[in-house]
This record gives sequence, C-alpha cells and structure tokens, in this order.
Amino acid sequence: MNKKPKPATIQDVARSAMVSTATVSRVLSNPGLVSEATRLAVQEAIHETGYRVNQAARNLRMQRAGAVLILVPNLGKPFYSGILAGISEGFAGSDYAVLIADTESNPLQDETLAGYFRDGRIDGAISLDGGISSAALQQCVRYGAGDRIVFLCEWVEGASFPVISSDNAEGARLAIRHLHDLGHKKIAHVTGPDGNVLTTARREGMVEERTRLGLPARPEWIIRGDFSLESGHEAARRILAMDDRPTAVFCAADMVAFGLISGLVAGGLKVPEDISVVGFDDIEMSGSYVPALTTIRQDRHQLGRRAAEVLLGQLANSSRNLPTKTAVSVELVTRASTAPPS
Amino acid sequence: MNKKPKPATIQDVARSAMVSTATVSRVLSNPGLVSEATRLAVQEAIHETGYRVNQAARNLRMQRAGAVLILVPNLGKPFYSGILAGISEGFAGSDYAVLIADTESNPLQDETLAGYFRDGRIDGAISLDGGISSAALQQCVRYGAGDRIVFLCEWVEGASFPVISSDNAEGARLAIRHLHDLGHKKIAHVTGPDGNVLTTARREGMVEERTRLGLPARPEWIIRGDFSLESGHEAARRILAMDDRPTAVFCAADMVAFGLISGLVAGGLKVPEDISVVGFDDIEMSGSYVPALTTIRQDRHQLGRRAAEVLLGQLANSSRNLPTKTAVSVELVTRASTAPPS
DNA sequence: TCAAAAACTGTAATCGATTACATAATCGGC
DNA sequence: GCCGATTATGTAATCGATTACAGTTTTTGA
Repeated sequence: MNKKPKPATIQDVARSAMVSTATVSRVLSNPGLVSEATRLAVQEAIHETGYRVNQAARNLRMQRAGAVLILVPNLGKPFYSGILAGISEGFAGSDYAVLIADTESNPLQDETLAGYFRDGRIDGAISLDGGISSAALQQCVRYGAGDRIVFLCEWVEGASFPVISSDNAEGARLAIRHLHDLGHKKIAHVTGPDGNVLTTARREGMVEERTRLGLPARPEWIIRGDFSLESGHEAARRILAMDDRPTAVFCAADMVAFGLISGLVAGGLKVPEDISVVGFDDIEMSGSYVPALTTIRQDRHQLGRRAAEVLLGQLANSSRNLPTKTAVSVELVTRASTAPPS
Repeated sequence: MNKKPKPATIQDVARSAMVSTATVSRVLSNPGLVSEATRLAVQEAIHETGYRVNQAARNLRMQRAGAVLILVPNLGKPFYSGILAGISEGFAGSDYAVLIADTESNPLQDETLAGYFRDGRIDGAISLDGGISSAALQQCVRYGAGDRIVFLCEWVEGASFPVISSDNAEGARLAIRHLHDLGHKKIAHVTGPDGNVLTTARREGMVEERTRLGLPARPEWIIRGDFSLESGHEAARRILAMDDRPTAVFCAADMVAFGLISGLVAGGLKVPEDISVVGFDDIEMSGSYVPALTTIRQDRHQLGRRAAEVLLGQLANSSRNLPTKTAVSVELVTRASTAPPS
C-alpha cells in the first residue's frame, strides 16, 4: 500500500539537469565553482526531483560521523533542560545529529567515550560531567579527539579542553553581597559535593566576599551538601540545632534551597522572616516555589549555545587553538525568600 | 603529534586472514555460513587488526540510518529521566544511535518528523509527546514510516501506533482506594491539562472508583490543573476557600502535589493531619519531600525499556503487525502525606 | 561409484555522495 | 591573433561495508 517513492539521488538530479553528478555536488557544497546558468538549472532540477542529500553517503565519503555526543550527569535534573535546549539550537543549523547519554544511569566506562571516537560514531563531544576519568580522556586524545571535546558547566581540573561555564565565583559573591545589603551578618553556606569543581568555585567566591565585607565566619556555617533536596533538608536539621544560628543561608543549588526551606519550616522557622535563603541556578520551579526563591540565575540557554558554537568551531578549523575558558555571566534574581533580618 | 592509526577496514582483515572481504563480512553478520576453521581465522585477524565495523558504510549499504529519535515534551521534567535511561538501556545492545529532541523548546513543525524519515536520518521514533499533529503523523505514514513509530506514556487518540503506557486508570483507582481505606470520604482531584490523554485516563479512573465506593462527588472537587507546581498551588487556594473542604486530594502528578502541599501549608493547614495528599509518578524528589509523598509509582525504567523493545521489534520484522497497547502496571507507594482524616 | 545437493568461498556490483585530475571553453594582454 | 591563465564541466576513483551470483569442494544417497 505504501508508495515508497524512492528518494531522488544526486544521479537523478544530474540526469534531470543534464549535467554530471560532480556539478550537482558542487552546486551543493561549493556553488562558487559553478556558472550562474548551470547553477540555476541544477537548483531547478533539485527542486523538481525533491532531492535531499543522503547524509550517510556524504558522511562515509567525507570520513565523518555527522554526530556529536552530549554527556549529561543526570538527565533528571531540571537544571539541564534549558542547557540541552540551547545545545540543540546551537546545532540546529549544522548537519550534526545530537546524541545524548546519561552518565549516571549508564556510567561511562573508561573506553566508552574513546570508543565512540575510535569507531567514528561521533565527531565531537560536549561533557556536562566533570567526573570523567583522565584515563578516559587520555584515550580520546590518543584517538586524535583531543581538540573535539568541550566541557560545559563542569570541567576536569588540569585537563586542557575548552570550558564554558557560568561565573560561579561571581554568582556566590552576588548572593553574599545581596544578603549583606539586606543587613545580614551571619551567613551560612550549604556546599555541593566534595571534589566537585562547582562546589569549590562557589564556596571560594562565598568565603572571599564574606571576608571582603568583614562578615563573621564560623566553621559550622559551612555545611557540606551534595546539590540534592535531601542534603538541604539535612542542613536544616543542623541549623535548627545550632546555638548561634545564621540569619541567612546561601545554598549551592536551588534544589538544596528547597530541601532547606521545607526543613526549616517544618522546624518552626519562617522563611524569610526568621531566616533568608538564596539558591543557585534558577531552575524553572524556583519562581513558583513558595516562597519564590531568590537565586543566582545561570543563563542555561546561553551556556548551551556557546558550547555548541565552540565545538562547531573546533570541528570546522581542526587547527588546534589553545583551550579557552569562557565565563557566561550570572545574575541575581531577587524574590520572596530573602528579607532583612528581624 | 597525534598518531592517527588509521582504523582497520574489512579489507585489512581479509588480507590478514587471507580470505575475501565477503567472508569477513559473513563472519560478522552471518557466522553460520562460514566454516569453523575460517571463522576462527577471521576472528583472530579481527582481533589482531583491532578492526571495528564502520557503521556509516554499513548503514549506507543497508539503506538504513542507524538511529532512532526520541521526542520528549520537556526534557526538564524530572519524570522523563528514568524513562530515557530505560530507553537508552533498551537500545544499548543494538547498533542504533539514540537522538533526543525536546518538543517544547524546539516545537516540532509538521514536516520536521517526517523529514527525518524522508531524509533517512532515522529508522524509527519513540514519542513521549501525545500532542503531535495528525498531519505530521500522516506525513510519516506517507514516507512509509507508519510502522516505525511507537508512543510511550502519552498517545494520539485515534492514531494507529503501538502504545506503551502505565495503567493510568488503575493508578487512579489505587489512589482513591487507599484514601478510602484510610477513612476518607470527601476526595478532590487536581487534573492535568485539558485534552491530554493522561488527564482523561486518570480523571476517569478516579471518578469510576469514587462511584464504585459510593463516595460523594461535588463538581468543585474536580479542579483543573496542568501537571505544574503552580497549578497545585492555585488548587490549594481554591480548596482553602471552600466551605465544604475535601479531606483528601488526589493529584494527577507529583509536581502538582508539591505545589498543593506548599499552598495548603502556607494557608495554615497541615498535611497529612488536616488534609491528605496523593500524587502520581513517584519522581525522585517525592521520597525526600517533606512530608514524603504518598504516590502512584510508574516504573519509568520499565516503560522506557519496553518502548525500546517494541520499536526494535518493529524495525526487525518490517511485517506490520497490529498496533498493540501495552499497559505497564503501577504501584501505590505509601508515605507520610496521607493519614486517616481527623 | 557417480550425480545431485549442500556447504563454502570468491568476484565484483552496489549504496550515494565527494573530489583529484583531465579536458574544453573563454578571457585578457600584447 | 596567439598563448597562457582562468573558468567551467565531466570522468572516474573512492569511502567501507553487503550480497547476488558463480565457482569450487564436500557430502549424500542409491
């Protein structure tokens, strides 16, 4: 029943335009080489036959895969959605397919990523996961993929790949400054997981600004978390148990802030009346949470686009430029979870 | 500096094993046709040369794309993560690459999906989006892709494609039965968005079971929502304003339940003491929310795997079997957000 | 023991593009 | 008006696999 109208090939177009396949191919990829007249004739023929280039054939001939791989630590985290959208958009004009792999549900073996390159299944990769083993990266470099990997948001300390990320330290500073402006002096921080580069950047930005403003510091005001709701909740328990409670808390992620707030509220404190809370990320939920969360917005769409652009750039000029570090600016979004201390 | 050790081709293997390329190819894809002795020799040669099949070449020759596309309404919703993990796992053994597209951030034009098929960029698709226009689907059918599309979780009413989904009506019944068992009589429901097939299935299951149990019904106890946190919050406002308040609320999604709970708490009610809340989905956050949410668990991993299996089956036997509807069973998870009415 | 069938294996065409090289046509300068 | 340079186009090899068809060897059966 199905008409399967065999798709037109470059041969069909050539026949229809009465030129050679070489000419058709040139019209497609290097129109400057073809005279006005033939170009028009060929374009006409393309239109007429409904021709579409067969990527598999092109990729085979050009020895490329026509695909890039995005490594996401955990697709379930709402934080990544906007980023992926930005990435998709960035690749929309190109002829690269975008593959996505979740490194949590399907942990990356040391050889896996390199294997993708080795087998010619991908031309490049963007990693949102800073936890890739350096052995795995070594492998990729060995297969000549050293300049076709870009890190986004997270990165591997010491490895030499381009990195696109928000200005995490600046975000932390903005948060502290905001709380300071409101009149807070005793400010706590719930960190991300140990060993994470974002944890470090945000913690250091926080400490730096606190010092700069001459605010008091107590060791127990730096609470170890892991970006999760639960860790926020746990942090609330700690804070409730303190003698000398902070009047404001800066959380390393919005999810942490949600856990924290619900824990504090359950413990009888009011947010922001008794204690102010600032998050980091500005995920979708943050605006509609109760109370709406004051937070540091990362321009996730922008981050994604930039990463796509950088990778496309690398793929185009195989010239191996120096790896650069691009910082995307962040922004304080003031909402209902912060207020002057009582 | 990069050694680029040109990957071995099937020719290299053939040479090394002193057989023809045809034989090597047969060892790869149809070992039964080759004698024990040559097979071993070839395998040895494959090992020795480090040969890996070039998918681009194979795909070109076999006239396939070697890829499937997953259409996700909104990658940001935590609900989808487990499903995508399941899908990835389902395709892990196969030689299909998995492309993911977010239909919200990058709305699907009518021709887009069909275009992927037409251009031979994908062999099949799994749609988590029930909102695909039937014009778009018609197009796909026209390109002979009618039996290479599978719907997962959501579906298009009236279209004839295989559907894998949770038993939504049963989930709703379980929720109502649970509340009834606790002693609740006045049960409200916050629905999903109008026109969504899941909204309908869950609402009908709820109404059906409520009727079966002889529970009272009031029109205002069916509150229109849209699966979002905000709609839950809005529902709380409505409920707080009612004269004759329900003692329990069944929400069509966990996110709605979160919004509802925070709204109710903000309004001075306690959950579950004053009012019980049940969600639907059991996303990761639900277990660690405060209070931990009683909800209907969908086996998301299983859903994903099944969809992958069904699509792989269709791709293998191009025989166009009847579209089937697979219901994956759901489960009540009892946590802290429900209790007997006071 | 011999013909027919079965089991292996090789030759070469093919998938649909790109591009090096060759050839033909046109142009410009003196 | 002639020659080299430039421009436009075609021929055919190539990317790396699969597979129809043919040829060779082995097995089977009477």
